[in-house]
Amino acid sequence: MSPRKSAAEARHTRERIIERSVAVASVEGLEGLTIGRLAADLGISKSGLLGHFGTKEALQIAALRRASEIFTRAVWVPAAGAAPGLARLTAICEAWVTYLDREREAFPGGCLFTASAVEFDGREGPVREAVARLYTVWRRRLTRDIRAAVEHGELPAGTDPEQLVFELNGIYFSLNHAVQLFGDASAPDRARRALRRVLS
Amino acid sequence: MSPRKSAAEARHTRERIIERSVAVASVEGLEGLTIGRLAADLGISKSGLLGHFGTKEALQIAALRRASEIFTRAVWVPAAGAAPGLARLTAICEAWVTYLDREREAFPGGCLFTASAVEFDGREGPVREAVARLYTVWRRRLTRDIRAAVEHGELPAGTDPEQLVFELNGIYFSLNHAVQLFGDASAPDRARRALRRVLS
DNA sequence: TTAGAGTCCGACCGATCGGTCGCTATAGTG
DNA sequence: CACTATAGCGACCGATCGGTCGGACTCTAA
Repeated sequence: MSPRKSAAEARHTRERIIERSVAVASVEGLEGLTIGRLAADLGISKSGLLGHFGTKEALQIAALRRASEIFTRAVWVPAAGAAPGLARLTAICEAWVTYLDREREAFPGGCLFTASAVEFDGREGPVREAVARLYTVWRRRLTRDIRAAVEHGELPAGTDPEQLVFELNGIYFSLNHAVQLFGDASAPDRARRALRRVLS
Repeated sequence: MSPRKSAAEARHTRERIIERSVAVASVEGLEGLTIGRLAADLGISKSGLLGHFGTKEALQIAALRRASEIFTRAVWVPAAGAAPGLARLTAICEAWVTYLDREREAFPGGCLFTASAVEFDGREGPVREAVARLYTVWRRRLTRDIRAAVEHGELPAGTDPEQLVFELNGIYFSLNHAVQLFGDASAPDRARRALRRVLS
């Protein structure tokens, strides 16, 4: 029936699976992914799908890693060229605010990080650890620029980087919440206002 | 085998089911509730359990309502006696910070509201609507005291209540995140520091 | 040209899912 | 005391879950 595929086509199949997994997981959660439905959506067999990953858990982690790449490409990369310190920090934050809108196609159900963090923060296992690792990397990136901004005198000398990261994260959780649960169109501006206060 | 129960005992059974559902859902999510496992945990039959609610969805909503009662009793009630305005607002916020610790028995997996909001913000249906309604009520309560505080001159005249609610919510999302995913013991103090800045 | 690796399918597995049904035994009501 | 309402059970339902297995096929490297 369906023709067998070359290695290049196989890679393409894998991409399709991950892409769809990210989209589904952003709505239903990583635990809400099911091999059967996913295979049916993509018009392939369950075993063909699972052959690419071996395990549902491996698929979840692959989806998580992909979400991380999307996030990085949308929020971190565009700002990476700016000068370390407050300039780059504000560039990151602005990209972060528009990120949800820009990646609506990849994340129809909202940011997969936020969702996964809440979904797995009460469990154990490799997925939870993967989520925690990704957040740690992200916090480190923010911390670095905050520290640079303090050294350059762009932020008050007494600034506690960890505290600032705590507050920044909160603003984005709240943004995600307002957008996803209430469709609040004024939320991005609220987030910007909150950012201005925190970064001054 | 097991004796049939009187109406009073039936009510007690219902309580046990809901109590356990809240605890499980705080870890596994409302969608992670399963009738079979729940029944086995409680030593009753699936049909006996489902007879109290009729539907898994009804059970989810019952658990959500119970979580709301717990939240209200822990955060709202203790502060209800304080003077409307900043006094009550700060009393609420302090209770809110200690709420997670105090209700660790009921919510072993963290605040069920935060979890449910993220879990259902990409879906449709009665559960999502119930979650949204609960958040709307909560925001209204906060907004009322913020407005009173502004009228009493306890907060700057230009304060936008909705903006302040946005930022308060963010602080608590971040608190929940830091506690649940990283077990960060300094998170409550970070939250208090952030609150002090926002409410001054 | 041929052997091996890799892709994918279809059939199948035991377990579990949410939910239904008929029934028994009791509690509460008149 | 008789009647009804109901709490709870056990058996069962079709659907779906994650996952396995053997084979058909194709591509690639030797």
